[in-house]
Amino acid sequence: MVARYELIADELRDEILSGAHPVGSQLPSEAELAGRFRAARGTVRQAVAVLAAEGLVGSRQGARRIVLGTTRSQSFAELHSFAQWARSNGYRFGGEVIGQRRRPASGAEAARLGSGEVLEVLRLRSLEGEPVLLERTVYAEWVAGAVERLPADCESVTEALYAAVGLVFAYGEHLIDAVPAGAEDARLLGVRRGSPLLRQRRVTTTHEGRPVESSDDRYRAGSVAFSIRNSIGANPLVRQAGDLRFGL
Amino acid sequence: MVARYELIADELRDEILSGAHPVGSQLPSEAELAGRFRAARGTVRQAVAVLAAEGLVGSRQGARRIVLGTTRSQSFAELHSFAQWARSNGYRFGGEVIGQRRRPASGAEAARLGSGEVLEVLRLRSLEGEPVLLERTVYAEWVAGAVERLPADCESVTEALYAAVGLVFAYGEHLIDAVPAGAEDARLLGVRRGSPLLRQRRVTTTHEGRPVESSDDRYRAGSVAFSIRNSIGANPLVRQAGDLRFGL
DNA sequence: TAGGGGAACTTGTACAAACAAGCGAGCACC
DNA sequence: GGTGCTCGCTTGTTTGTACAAGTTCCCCTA
Repeated sequence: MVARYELIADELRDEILSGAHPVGSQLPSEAELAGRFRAARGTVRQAVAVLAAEGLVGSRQGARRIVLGTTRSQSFAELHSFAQWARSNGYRFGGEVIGQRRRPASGAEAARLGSGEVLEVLRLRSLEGEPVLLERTVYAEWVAGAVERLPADCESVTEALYAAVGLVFAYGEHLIDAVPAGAEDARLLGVRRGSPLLRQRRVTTTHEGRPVESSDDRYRAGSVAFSIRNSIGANPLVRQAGDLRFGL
Repeated sequence: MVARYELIADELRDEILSGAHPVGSQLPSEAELAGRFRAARGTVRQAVAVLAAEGLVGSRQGARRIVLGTTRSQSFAELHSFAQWARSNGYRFGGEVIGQRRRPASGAEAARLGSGEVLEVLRLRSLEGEPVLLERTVYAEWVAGAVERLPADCESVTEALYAAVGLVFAYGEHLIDAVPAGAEDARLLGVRRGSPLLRQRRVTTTHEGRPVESSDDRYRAGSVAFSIRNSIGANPLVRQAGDLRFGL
């Protein structure tokens, strides 16, 4: 059962992406939309709130909503899963496990994952045939077994874990910065030591807030960028000084 | 006039940050909160939606909301304005204009800013006495005059432009990646050529969707990181392949 | 012609009510 | 003892109404 406001949001989004509402133009008023879709104004408001969250439209009290852009911010899955992102954008991609081992958790890891022993996995991912991403992921003990049973060339770990044990990655915290490539980074990604890498460190949890994994992902410079669209009053991205929280 | 749901959100946020609702615990149900605050359930829902957008709590149908963390994602202003971010985090900071000049817009700039002539400004920003950020900003013609009238050591361009001409930066699109330092970057930031920099390119517009500026900001590695907390179904950050859109 | 006032329009906030859908605990049955 | 089911609780969706607050634009006046 899909919600009504989702359907309305889908239709309006299609209209924006197709150019029926060009960038900079005004959207119809809530009252007009309510009439057109035969829905209550509250339902229409929920629909346009979806579009606002995607960065497609902006609004301010008293004035009609305006179209801000046509590039849609996409799903959590695409930020979380390299495979889902690459696939939904039509890229050729691959990946393989370079190494994995169980070991005792460090103090910081134990605090982040709530787990005494962890499974550390090193994965190399490629895009359009080029190696672009090196993932150093640490899994909590309670998922380690399921991860170990995955094939080494598993395309999407996220999807495989969902299929195998019903595990859903629901929340994530991400820290993005730039670091020089170390010796191992350089060798596996095919760049010079010290060259720039885009680093994304993250901790992911289940619906219940239970930590699943902590990861240090490094992208070759020029291969991938993160994009965000924000507006006054609502945005989730923040600067942070230095290397405070993850304490690596 | 502050909205009721904002007040409720503030109170709940304080309770979370103070530890009254520890990470991983359940929030009271909407019905309980509605009773406690003598508000309708819809109003309470708006309040917790604020907290969810800040990444503090998560929710799923049928189960009580849970507390996810205590670090709050903050305002648009803090992402947009280095000064406002630094100040609200209690850092010492400074900045000065290294150079500025008017010139014809390039094709890409004309498309982004809708302006034939532009004002290019090079600013160096420091944090805790260290140079950390080099801003190369291109302003649309219609704000160029106001920007030129600002003092060279202006602390916050955003605030100064609001005070001077009532200009409000309302929407922004940001692209984040890593690049090697060029000769000028290296000299001004005090790092070696080719060392990693965290780059944030952005285009900012007014409430009406009118482009104001386009900027290429480069942070010294290790000085600043971007942080995001997201959840399934709602997040605005996206990966992008290569250097497609900004075409620099 | 320039400016002020105001009316109409539009989005934001708040309340109330009802039903749908998912979760979790406890109970009965095998 | 374990399995499955039901029931109550909780969040999600939708409608309707009313008023508040900000914007836009026209008209009237000086």
